[in-house]
Amino acid sequence: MPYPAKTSAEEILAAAVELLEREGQGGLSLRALAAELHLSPNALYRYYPSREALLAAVAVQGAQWLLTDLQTATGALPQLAHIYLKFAQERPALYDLYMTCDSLSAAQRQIYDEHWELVVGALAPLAGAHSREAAITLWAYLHGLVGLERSGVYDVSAEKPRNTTDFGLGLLLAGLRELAR
Amino acid sequence: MPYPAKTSAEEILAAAVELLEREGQGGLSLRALAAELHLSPNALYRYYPSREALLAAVAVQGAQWLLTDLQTATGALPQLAHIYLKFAQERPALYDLYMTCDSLSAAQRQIYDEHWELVVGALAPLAGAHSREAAITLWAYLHGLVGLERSGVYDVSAEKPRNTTDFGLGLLLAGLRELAR
DNA sequence: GTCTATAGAGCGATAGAC
DNA sequence: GTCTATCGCTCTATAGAC
Repeated sequence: MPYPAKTSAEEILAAAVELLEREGQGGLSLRALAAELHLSPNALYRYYPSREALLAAVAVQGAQWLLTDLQTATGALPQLAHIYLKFAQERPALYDLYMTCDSLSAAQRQIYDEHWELVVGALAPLAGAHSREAAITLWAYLHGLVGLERSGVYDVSAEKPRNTTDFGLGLLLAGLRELAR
Repeated sequence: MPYPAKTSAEEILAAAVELLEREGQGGLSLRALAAELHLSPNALYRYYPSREALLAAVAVQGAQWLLTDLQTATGALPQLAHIYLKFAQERPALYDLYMTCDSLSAAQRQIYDEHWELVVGALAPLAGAHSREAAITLWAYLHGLVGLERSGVYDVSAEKPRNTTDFGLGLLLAGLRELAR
């Protein structure tokens, strides 16, 4: 019965994403993934040479989705910010993997750069020559909000989360306006 | 030979901190820690009922050190920020554990609160009624910088890291000034 | 291309002797 | 209070049959 392929790289990747999001960072083991697909653990090695390679593929998939989401923004900064936060909130494990995966190939890093350029581009009209620094500030603020929320410091589902988020965004925008004067 | 104690809760805690910082989050296993102290693995159970309890103790130790560091600040915001970033940079695993440990007892949460009050207090003169939101913004910005730096997005050891860090801080302060007007 | 079987290593935690 | 021994579980990765 062996000849016909029972799976594919794409199917494995999709199942890996699903498992990662359901079980969290540590739950994505090759054994669990194989069980999910009704395969023996080592069948996966035909498609991905190692667990690390699979993780990298998952991270890139996540980064692509986030990039796609961000590209739907009209360019208004608050909208960009909310799309970013929404992604991190709804797909925490995928977001984490994207932000912490350090075994990406050079080709895979490209999405990272596109992401970066999008943020810098959105800030260019507001920050001019300082758009690089402003982009780091904005990105750090958003990334930090995600982390704080997970630590329980900042409860997004409490009182007026959006207002609190927007407050910080307002501070940054006000700061940029003053800088431009 | 057994009667005299060969170790103590304090010694174990100190060794755990040392091991955590040297080997990183995953390197702090009870076995490795026991080997470090020339003890059998299960000797540790006399002092800490579980690995989780030990981790919580380490997290609290880290939080206390950070709080002590922050309390040396005169109140100037940039100084507070740099002390915070310095701690996160020099003791990354300890900082991580503090920010992500979720098995703290109620008593242990107190340090968390003190930390929070210190940040809010430092911002009160600048943000007035909005010091809560401003504190979240500042904390998120700083926490995010730490994360971005680790992702390799923002290389602190490159060109003018301090300037970049201070740029964002400047934006926040400028925003607060405008808010006060 | 998938399988069974296994190597080789890690871990937290427990039982019971001394 | 510490020890040896061990349970029971996790994992990645490889070897070789079919």
